[in-house]
Amino acid sequence: MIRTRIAPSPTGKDVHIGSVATALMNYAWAKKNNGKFIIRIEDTDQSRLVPGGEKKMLTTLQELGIIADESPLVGGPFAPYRQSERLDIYKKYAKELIDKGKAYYCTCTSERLTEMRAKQQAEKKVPRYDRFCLSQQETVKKQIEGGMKYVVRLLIPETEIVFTDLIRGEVRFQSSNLDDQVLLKSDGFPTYHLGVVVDDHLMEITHVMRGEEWLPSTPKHIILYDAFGWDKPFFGHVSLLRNPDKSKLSKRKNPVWASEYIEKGIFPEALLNYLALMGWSHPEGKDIFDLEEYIRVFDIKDVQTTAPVFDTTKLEWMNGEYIRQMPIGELKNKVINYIGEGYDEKVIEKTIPLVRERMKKLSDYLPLTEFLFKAPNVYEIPLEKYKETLDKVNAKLGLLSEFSTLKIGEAMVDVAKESGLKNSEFFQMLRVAITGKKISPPLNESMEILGKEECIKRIKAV
RNA sequence: GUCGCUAUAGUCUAGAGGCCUAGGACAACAGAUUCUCAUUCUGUGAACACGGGUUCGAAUCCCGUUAGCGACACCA
Repeated sequence: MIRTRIAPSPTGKDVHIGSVATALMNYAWAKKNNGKFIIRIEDTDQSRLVPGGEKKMLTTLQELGIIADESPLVGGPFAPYRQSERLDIYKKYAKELIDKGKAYYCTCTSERLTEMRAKQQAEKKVPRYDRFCLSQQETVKKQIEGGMKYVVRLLIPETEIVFTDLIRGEVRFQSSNLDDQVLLKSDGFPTYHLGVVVDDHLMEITHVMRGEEWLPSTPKHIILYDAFGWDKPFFGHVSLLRNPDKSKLSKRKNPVWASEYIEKGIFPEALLNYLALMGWSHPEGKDIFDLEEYIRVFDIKDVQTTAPVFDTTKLEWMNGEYIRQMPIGELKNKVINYIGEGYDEKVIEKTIPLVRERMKKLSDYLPLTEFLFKAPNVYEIPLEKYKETLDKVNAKLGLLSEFSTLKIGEAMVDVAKESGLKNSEFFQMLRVAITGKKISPPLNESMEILGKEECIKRIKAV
């Protein structure tokens, strides 16, 4: 059975948009193959933990519709799914490696390591652990028995590592470029490298699809799998999302937390749809499609290797498409949900058809319709010189027995004619009198929604 | 610096040797519709990083250069 996973670290306040992209791909690949999608929390760096980050990231993923079959939230056959709760497991496997001669203890202080690296750098060498402790393991073991802090290091063998990346094809590394990686830290926590390999193996992960930043550590992982004598999963490395200036997507230049997009009124479906198109394209060239369709047509082999720029303009366009395709009732509910209490639901219902082709995201609703809930107190153009015409407007409005879009329209065209103003000037003036703004949803419809009395009142107030 | 990944318009991409005088989408611009804006429709400009090979033929294969990105921690 195919089992995929994402293994995020709760070191931010929410799930990173790039993690959502890889999560989506992993999720789709599992679902497509009737497999399982797992979320495992890699919280092994105690110093970088952000309080509440894990919970937020888990709930956001759920809101987006990426539902894990196994996770810290729902549990599963390989629980626990949080690395901080699996410490004994890593210790056991680290010990196994030592016994096999594939790893060794190291008691070097950080001072010595820093000094060593500085020296190596001064000599223009690649900084790498000098295996000082390897040469005297017996002494080191005695130090440890005496209570000295220690780490466990992987003994990198002299070899060439070749593997076939699902997305990039064959990749080669010389192990001589690799450092004797720390596997178990002195605080008893594993490093990422030990943690992923042990857990991916134990949790029977078949496809490891993760960000490109992990490509250079994959050889270390392969060495670890071989040291344990375990079967390796397939590896696939997806390109990192970029800022418009091509640098790695960062919160300084873009919102990076998934919930920030939801808070702006981007739909989860639209966000996923857009993310799916980063580094992949629909076989029929479609731009708009839902999760179900994505799962159906997605294939790892179609994933592209170039790193895409995350373009919020196109995301917003896409969200606008979702808004325009959505049934009125559904959009109404989403708007109500988004803007919260304090607005007349009947008015909202009437405005939806007026504004939905003007909205790109839910946060556009209120600025567009504010005037329906509150009379304007500033006018974008001065209206003094139109007082007389406006009186005529009011007189005419007062005569209308049926206050409908159609009747209002007819009446206003009449007044425009009588006033001698050009239609464009007349309607702009009237628009500003009613809404305060030069740009607004259709005027006659808006006036109908406001009602006769309110319109007359607003015109008088000018 | 070392190792690795990548390279089609401003952006996302199609393209797996002849179907490419390079296709689609967003954005831009122009026009039509319209009392504004938006929607919708029509149209325009815009790209194979560079240099060498291989081949009858290269955006597509190979090599090099350049550029961008990533990794070189007791962070993930």
